[in-house]
Amino acid sequence: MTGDVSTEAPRRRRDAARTRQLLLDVARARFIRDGYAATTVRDIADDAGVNVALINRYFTSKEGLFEACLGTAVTDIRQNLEEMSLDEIAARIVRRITEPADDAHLQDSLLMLLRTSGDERIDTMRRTVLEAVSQRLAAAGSDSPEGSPTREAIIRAQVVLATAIGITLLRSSLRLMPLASADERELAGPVTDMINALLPS
Amino acid sequence: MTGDVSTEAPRRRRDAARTRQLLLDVARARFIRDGYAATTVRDIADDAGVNVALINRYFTSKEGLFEACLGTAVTDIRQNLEEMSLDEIAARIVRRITEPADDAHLQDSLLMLLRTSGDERIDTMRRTVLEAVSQRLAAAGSDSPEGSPTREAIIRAQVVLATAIGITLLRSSLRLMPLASADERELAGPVTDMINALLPS
DNA sequence: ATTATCTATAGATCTATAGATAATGC
DNA sequence: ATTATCTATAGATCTATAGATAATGC
Repeated sequence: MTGDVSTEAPRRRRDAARTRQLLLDVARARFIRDGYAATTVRDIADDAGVNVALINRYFTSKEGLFEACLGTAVTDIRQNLEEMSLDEIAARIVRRITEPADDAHLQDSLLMLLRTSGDERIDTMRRTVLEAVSQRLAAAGSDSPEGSPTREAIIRAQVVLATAIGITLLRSSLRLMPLASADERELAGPVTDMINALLPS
Repeated sequence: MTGDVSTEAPRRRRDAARTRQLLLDVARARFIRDGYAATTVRDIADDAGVNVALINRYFTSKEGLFEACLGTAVTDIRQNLEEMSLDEIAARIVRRITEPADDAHLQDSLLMLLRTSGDERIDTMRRTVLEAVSQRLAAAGSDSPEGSPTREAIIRAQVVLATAIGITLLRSSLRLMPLASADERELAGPVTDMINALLPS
């Protein structure tokens, strides 16, 4: 009966930064799963095990919290994009799409990007990121190394992006079988076939 | 100054069936655009130009209305599927995906299928339809005419479905350029390439 | 007379905030 | 003393329903 045997909450030390981050994490998960309108700030606070008022303290409003979540998603996607060696984009996409749901950070970011709070500015933000991603994708598949890709190349890249988003959606959100249960080995074939058909490397 | 010059609402004759259908139509549009939680019954009633109470009268509850909308979406998709001559599935998909946003009934139905009200039963409903669609799609691409398709064939069919959903999402909901502005002629190439790569016909 | 439509309102949330409490660091 | 966290509550919706009104069909 000494010390930490209890299954109760760890009762952490007071730490504003930590609590802020915790709110971000659980909010992100809620927004992804239930959408903006359907999740209440109380849901989020309860998930984090703190009082609702802290959301307004740290993020001003529910929408401020949403923007913060979207911000980390955008950063995530941008980073993944920068890290990509252009040659192995296809392989990366497969790996990212199929990586186990646990640490599926990029999937989450993609799904987060599909969520809307009804705010105009956020729509623009979302579009900007997706356009940047497809530009980059198109440039990777293009023959002209630095010249801006053709309209057709960008459209093809966006079809690839659409597939990535569609697969992620059907797997994680809708859990459509057998797609949702397919592992990396099973998905590699179809997805590389698709990418090869669309992006002339 | 005679007769119908006014720009006011036409002030239709009382007609329960017509009003019911009108509510279904505007609700469907709202649910697709804003999602279930974000649209209020008052929004819908205002769109239809009738009183809120009629929603409960004709559909019992907001969720009843949502289910009715989803029902028509499912019927739509099923019908489109039955009508399909197996040979021209690819061509049909292209045509359906790219058809102008105005009478884009199938697109709407696909998007409607992605919406959730948080109800468990509806999730099942959704999954059932999507599984039926991909079964059919897989059977169409399969060599064995009537034998049940292999797991791999179904996964490939679901990747095709994912692309259709992803493209529809990026075009109509997010309006991602230039994909959103691409016409049938521009999309035919990429999409048929993709389908040919995935469904061995 | 029937019934499509509307009025009025109850009851349940939900977000946001002002101010109280209590844990931390000096 | 500072500030992370909570209490209490205002004010704004939102869904649902009971019952009133008024347009239609016989």
